[in-house]
Amino acid sequence: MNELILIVEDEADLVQSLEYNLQQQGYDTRVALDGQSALEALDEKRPALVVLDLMLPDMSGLEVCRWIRNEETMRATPVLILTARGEEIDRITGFEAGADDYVVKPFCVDELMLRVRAILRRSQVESQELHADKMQIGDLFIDFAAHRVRVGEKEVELTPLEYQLLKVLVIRRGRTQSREVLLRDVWDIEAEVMTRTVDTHMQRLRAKLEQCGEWIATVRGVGYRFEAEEP
Amino acid sequence: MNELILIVEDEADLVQSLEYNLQQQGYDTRVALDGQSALEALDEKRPALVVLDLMLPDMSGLEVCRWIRNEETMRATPVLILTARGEEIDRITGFEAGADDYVVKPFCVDELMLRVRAILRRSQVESQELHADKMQIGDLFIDFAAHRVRVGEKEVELTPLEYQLLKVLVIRRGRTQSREVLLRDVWDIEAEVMTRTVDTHMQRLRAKLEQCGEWIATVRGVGYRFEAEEP
DNA sequence: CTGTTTTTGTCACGTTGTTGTCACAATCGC
DNA sequence: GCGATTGTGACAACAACGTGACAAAAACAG
Repeated sequence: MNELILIVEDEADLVQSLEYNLQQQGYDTRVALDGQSALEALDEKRPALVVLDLMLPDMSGLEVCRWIRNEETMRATPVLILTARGEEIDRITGFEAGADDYVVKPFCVDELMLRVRAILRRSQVESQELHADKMQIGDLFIDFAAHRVRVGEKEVELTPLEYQLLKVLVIRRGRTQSREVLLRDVWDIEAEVMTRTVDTHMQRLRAKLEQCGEWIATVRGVGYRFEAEEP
Repeated sequence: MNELILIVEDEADLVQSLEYNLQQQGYDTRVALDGQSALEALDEKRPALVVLDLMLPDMSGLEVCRWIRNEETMRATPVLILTARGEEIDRITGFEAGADDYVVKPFCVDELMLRVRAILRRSQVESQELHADKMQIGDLFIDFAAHRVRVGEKEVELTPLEYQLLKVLVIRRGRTQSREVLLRDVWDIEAEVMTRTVDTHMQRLRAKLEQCGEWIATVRGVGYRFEAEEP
């Protein structure tokens, strides 16, 4: 009952090498040679991670990635993209696909293994914190189970959106979240449009959190970050 | 599923020798006898490295090199130039062509093999560091995930541009970056114009990095370099 | 079903931070 | 020393962000 990794790749040699190494590391593997069978495999059993080649015989890996991101039950499944170098990295990790990481081909297998482990560790931490029913950061208390937030002794009334925004920031604290990522994961829209929506809500959230608002740092030109340590 | 190397060269003997040795080293090879077929080969499959003779029957190797550098998807592909002696080394490694390295003909094949390996290793290290979420060089700490920079215990506030500039320099540390390259990769402008922009921002970056500013070396007449070892 | 309240997206404006350019000083290589 | 190149500080144009206001949309209550 190990973690299952779905490999979507059509080069037989590479598939073999990946399967061998991943199984060596104690993961279960499943292979799909094209986009269509990838979707079928995903429908069948939800993997802990998808390793996805962008170049597939029948459809673009980007489409597969988008499909995963649009499927409610798959949304949280991390995706590691294999790509030839130069293939517009921004679009891969940014709004367009929403991959969690990528490796440039040709790559050494050890590097990929490191990346796989890093992603799974991260996603485990995130899902763990999601399932934790309580959390404290400084004066900020979040009760996920009860859907309640407290600053010091004072209960804070957050709107659903504000709560969601705080949750994403807090669970990923210490890592800067771009506006694109926030729009995707909180608002559920794929937009490159320049909108002040994120900023406005960030401002409201900051105001409601009072002294804890200072934990939210602005990263100019990029987005926002919930500090990992006392500001 | 080895790394593919494209050889662009018209001398049959040399081609044969190169192919043999490169395959011996475990690389896949593909040959183009002139510039036109080189471009076609590039369009077809992106190689991990291009070995390019400057003297071609139909067009100059420099043109091929420039084409690669102008193509969005090829930009990062390293190019190793073969040249008869004296052929304006500056223009080859400098802005005009943007080659990564060059070998003067006649050369010993072993040396070329060394260069090839060195270039490929470098480009792999680069792509690896591109995703690292943290990095330390002397007193300089860069947290890519958090988008933060620290010198010693002190947090340094960098503007988006300064951050980008530092990132490019650090990831390519040990190698001089010409102003043209920096303008292209940081500013995203193709300019042969003489501007003091790079210098000014380099100065600001140096000032903000305090003692770590000394890691940034000026290369007169060319550009700047982030030292690979303690200055 | 209707009126009320809450939530949310958008806008405009002011403020602050950022960046390109320039003039001039300092420095380097010869 | 001389010319070319780079460092440095000042500054104005510009872009990004914070903030408050407002109206549309959604949720809610009666």
